[in-house]
Amino acid sequence: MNIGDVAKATGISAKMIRYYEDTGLIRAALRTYSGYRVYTENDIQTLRFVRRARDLGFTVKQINDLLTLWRDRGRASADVKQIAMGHVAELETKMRELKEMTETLRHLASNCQGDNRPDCPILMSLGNAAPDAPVPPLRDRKKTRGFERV
Amino acid sequence: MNIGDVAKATGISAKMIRYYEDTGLIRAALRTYSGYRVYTENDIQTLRFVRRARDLGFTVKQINDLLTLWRDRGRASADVKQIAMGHVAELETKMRELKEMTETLRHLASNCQGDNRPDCPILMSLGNAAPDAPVPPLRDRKKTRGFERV
DNA sequence: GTGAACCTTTCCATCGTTGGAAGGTCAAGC
DNA sequence: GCTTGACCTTCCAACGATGGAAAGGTTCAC
Repeated sequence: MNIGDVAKATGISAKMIRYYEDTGLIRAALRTYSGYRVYTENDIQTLRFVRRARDLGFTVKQINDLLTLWRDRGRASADVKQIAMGHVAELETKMRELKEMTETLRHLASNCQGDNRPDCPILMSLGNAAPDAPVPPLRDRKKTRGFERV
Repeated sequence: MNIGDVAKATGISAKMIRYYEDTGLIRAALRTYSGYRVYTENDIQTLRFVRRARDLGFTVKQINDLLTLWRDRGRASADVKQIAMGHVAELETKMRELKEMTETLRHLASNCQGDNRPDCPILMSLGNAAPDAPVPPLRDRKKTRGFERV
């Protein structure tokens, strides 16, 4: 099978398959004399594994570790579980962050009229002062050293 | 104020301040004759705005739009609200995806013994077959054109 | 006048992915 | 045999946001 067929079969683009090979995530495919990559069913299994792990949000590094365990018949399932649960913890941290953001934004937006008028609590919250507020007189600013251009 | 002071005052690294200037998110700062960037209180207000928007997960593009509205006294709050709610929708999509991932993983992990034995539903789910499964005989595979190296 | 602490620009790297350019290969139709 | 189009190859660049290092200039306090 050529790389294009494999891409269709696995849902990973040919670009990415080459990239995964470059970065060592998957083994280099055999080549025809003319240089085309040739894939076996076994390679496709591996790529499907990669695809599913990717869909679960694992990083390439984690996928690498999982692949190693997958190939290791003497593995301990505890090792697999540890990677998975570590990843779950990461995902949940990310989720908490997103949740906080959405809650804040929803709260601000709920107080925004959303009409033709400029008043908006969202902008009020983002900036304390008007953006074009007059610059304070020079004596109130820390003196700059040297002269200003422009 | 020099860039370092501004970095401290706004919580944005000097690196990022220069980057925002390069990419046009913020206006180019004035310079002293020796080339140092000089910031006014007004600039700092803008950067604080950027910082808060960034903390809420807005992309630089969205922050750009928000800044434009912020500076526009004739804005309609509806435009601001639309950006915010669009962003909320994106965040919630992301959250749903993460939630699905964690649920899948938690489910798989809950069925994993996490002991010394190799059997693991997580790996089972990722790969349908054993990675080193024997390659099917040649006649079952699509014939490759040309000869194989290696 | 010297040293520390700043500042400047430029380049490189990250992560996962996509795109393009320039060129070689293959199969099919004529 | 020749052309065409679909495939393949490598290399190079970009995204977004950030960090880092190198190599050099500036400012300030002692």
